Amino acid sequence: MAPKQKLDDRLIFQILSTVEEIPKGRVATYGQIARLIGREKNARLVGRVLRMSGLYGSYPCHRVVNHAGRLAPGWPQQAALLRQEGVPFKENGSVYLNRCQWEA
DNA sequence: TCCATGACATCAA
DNA sequence: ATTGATGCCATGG
Repeated sequence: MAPKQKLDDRLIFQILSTVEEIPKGRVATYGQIARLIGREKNARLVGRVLRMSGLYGSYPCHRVVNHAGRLAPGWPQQAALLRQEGVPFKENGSVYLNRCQWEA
């Protein structure tokens, strides 16, 4: 039947499934996830989906940061969650991607 | 329909 | 390393 998919439902499923596989103590970037689901250019959509991820269930969305290791704005709790998992932080509040980035 | 915004990424200077 | 410009896609006014 028609490939007239809703775009999101499938995207959401793929994104959340991927995020769910990020091991504890590691982090992934939006671009990395976008690439894993075959949409390298759609990194922003990953963020849009993660923002509502709470409405779909409990996912480790705190393990997703941007390519600079910077955390989500308006969500100071994220840092605490990551520290709790042993993720190394810089003084400026970013994480050391080179030390804790998830290798798919 | 057009324009502005956004939990982003990549490149040039 | 930092800043500014550009690309991408979906959403909201």
